[in-house]
Amino acid sequence: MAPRSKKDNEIIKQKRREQIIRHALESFAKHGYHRTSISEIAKAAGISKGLMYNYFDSKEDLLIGVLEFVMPQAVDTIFNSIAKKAETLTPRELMAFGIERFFEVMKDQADLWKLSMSLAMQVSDMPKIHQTFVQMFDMTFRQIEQLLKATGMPDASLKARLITAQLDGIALHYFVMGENYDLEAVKKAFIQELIS
Amino acid sequence: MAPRSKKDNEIIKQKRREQIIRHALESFAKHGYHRTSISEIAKAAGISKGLMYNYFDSKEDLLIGVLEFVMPQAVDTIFNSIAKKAETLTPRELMAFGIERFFEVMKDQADLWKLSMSLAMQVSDMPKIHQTFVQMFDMTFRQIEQLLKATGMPDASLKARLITAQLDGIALHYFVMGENYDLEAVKKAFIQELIS
Amino acid sequence: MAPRSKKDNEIIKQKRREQIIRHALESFAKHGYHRTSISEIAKAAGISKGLMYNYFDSKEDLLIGVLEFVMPQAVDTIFNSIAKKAETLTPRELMAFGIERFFEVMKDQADLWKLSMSLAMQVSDMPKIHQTFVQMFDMTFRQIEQLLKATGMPDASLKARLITAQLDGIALHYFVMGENYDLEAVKKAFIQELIS
Amino acid sequence: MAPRSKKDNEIIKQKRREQIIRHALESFAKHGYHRTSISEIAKAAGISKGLMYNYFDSKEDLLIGVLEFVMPQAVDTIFNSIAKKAETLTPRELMAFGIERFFEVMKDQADLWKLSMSLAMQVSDMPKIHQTFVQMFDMTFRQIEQLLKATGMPDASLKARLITAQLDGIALHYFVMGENYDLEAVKKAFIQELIS
DNA sequence: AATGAATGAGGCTTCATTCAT
DNA sequence: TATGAATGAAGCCTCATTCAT
Repeated sequence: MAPRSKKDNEIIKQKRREQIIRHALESFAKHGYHRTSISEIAKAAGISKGLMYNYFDSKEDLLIGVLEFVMPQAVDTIFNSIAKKAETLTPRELMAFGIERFFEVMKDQADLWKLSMSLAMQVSDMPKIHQTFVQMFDMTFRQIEQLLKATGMPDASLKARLITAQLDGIALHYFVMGENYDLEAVKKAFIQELIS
Repeated sequence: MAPRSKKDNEIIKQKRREQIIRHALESFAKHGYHRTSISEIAKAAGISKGLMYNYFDSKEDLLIGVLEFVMPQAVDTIFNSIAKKAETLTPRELMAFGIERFFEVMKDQADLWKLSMSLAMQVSDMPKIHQTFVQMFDMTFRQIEQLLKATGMPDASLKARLITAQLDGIALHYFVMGENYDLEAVKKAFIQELIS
Repeated sequence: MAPRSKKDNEIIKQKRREQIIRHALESFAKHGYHRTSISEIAKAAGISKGLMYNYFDSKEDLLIGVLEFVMPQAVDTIFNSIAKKAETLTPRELMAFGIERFFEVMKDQADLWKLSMSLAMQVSDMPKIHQTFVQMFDMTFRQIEQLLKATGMPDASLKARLITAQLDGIALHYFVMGENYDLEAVKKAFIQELIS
Repeated sequence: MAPRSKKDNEIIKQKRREQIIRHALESFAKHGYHRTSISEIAKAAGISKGLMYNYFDSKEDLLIGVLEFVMPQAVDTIFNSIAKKAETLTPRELMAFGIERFFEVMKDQADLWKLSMSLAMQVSDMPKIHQTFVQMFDMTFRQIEQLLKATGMPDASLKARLITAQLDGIALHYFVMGENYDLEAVKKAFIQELIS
């Protein structure tokens, strides 16, 4: 019998990759990169340890795979939904909407976000991952900058950095303090300050 | 030779603890908690591995010790220097001074700061460490709040959270992006916005 | 389309075997038996890993295949070229010519030769391979013996062993010492001693 | 209680090292370097796997340790016994005696010798081990050269290489062919040729 | 005949922790 | 109090081999 067609194999491989990535993300996010073993991920994904290495060269490579798969998604989730509303809302309304989305995503994907922040602080010996982060931050800055420019704000570039910093800082505090942090009040204050 | 009194022993023990903590901090900060081995720290501290366990029950316990020792210090470094100037400067000048200090410390102690942020994001299985962080953030909020109140700012509590978030966010971005981040420009913009 | 006849298939199979063997030899010789993986060989030979197992039962079986294929060839390379000259040269000239050939082949096929020697020293758990080596050495002894007899040398059998040992020993030293070994000088001395 | 004195520890360490080396040598010699696992050696030596790494940085480092420990011994075994007789025997008698010793050692330490030869042929990616071999061969050449010079032989340097090659070649053949090789006859012929 | 995804055993190595001294 | 030899579990990774397709 003929072997599986190449196309079939491609599909299988792609699916497996995603399957592995999804479980890896879950474990990494829940317990941290270092505390998670390849074994765990393999078991969670229902495959053998060895097979992992058909898809990723090393644990670090897997981490890169996870980040590259998931981070653009997270960023896009916010900015796509903004883009969709772009024509029906004024720039100011768009900002407000975007911020709401930010807080939603932050809560929904807290684990991923925490993992990212944690990693971002310890990538000095993982250059490839470092690059991934730099790019992602840069992208975010630029997206926010665009939004601000549309509202006619001067110094949009710097302002974008300040705002992004504030948002990330709020996320940071929220992740650490959890219930002790009155996220709603902060959010409200943030929006008011921004719009006024 | 007379045996050392119990009190002497206590003092010696305390000193040794600090000595270990200092070296542990250095290694943790430089290479990360997981990448640092007990052996390394013991060697750096000039004692044997075995002796470590007279002072700390486990590696994690050592980490707690480090954080409890070092984090209040780091916060104090900033607020003490503010306190010293409290009488000679106006509240606004004090704010400006405090911010300058913040940025200095951030750069000087980048490694410690990164370590803290990184840990703060993955403490879910380490309740004691978690508590340490919550307290430290809380303390910071309150200190900033005091400063703001002195300038007559309304809503000082919320405002303190926003400002702290912004500062921490800037630190986060700076740590990730390094040379690609124009810290000076951001700092300037931050101060201007705050004071205007 | 008519199905390929059984004979055709045999031929194809034989060719493929050789193709695999050739690539296996190259890899084994270059990196050593243990450092070479089946994957590598399969890729080099342009076939799938699975297909390898239609031709060889195991990696060790492949090694046997390689040696059985290649060692008689290596020996023949020398003695055939001697045989061709047999009628035009005196026995002494023939010896000299053979020795030149030996050194040429030794340099050209250093990797194969090293592999063989290395394996020859650790075949105790591989009886089939061991046999292959014994036969090959034996054949070599006899060939040299013939050459010597033709020159009228007494005790040709023992003398053949001594000369072969010397040649193999020189090869051994040359392989180990590389640039630090003055092969040309040794060769010259060897020839002179032999002829004088 | 006081810890073991430093001297005690040194002694313990030295003993363990030798203990490990001895068992490693045995396993390496019997099954070859690659076929021998650290586990095996540890078990044979009656210690835990982990402890191996207190004494050797890696498997390769262990191999180096083995070779450096054992090879000078093997060489010395021959040349020391020669040195002892140096004053009571004529140079020629000394040569003959040395050759006898060589053949004895070759038979007694066949496994070590085989291991060495096998490794010597595949050290291209182990530079440190390669160096060890180069040095050892060099040393042997020079020792033989001295012996020859004492007999007034001209061209002692080249002659030493030829003789060593012959001896090593004989060893090679003997190791491969075993019972099929008439070592005694070859030895006799070798000596006769040398002395005549 | 042919593929390569999948397995699983085993290899090397690290390291927190213990314990005899 | 102090040492560091020793342990053992666990981690990452490789690879010969099998098997569904």
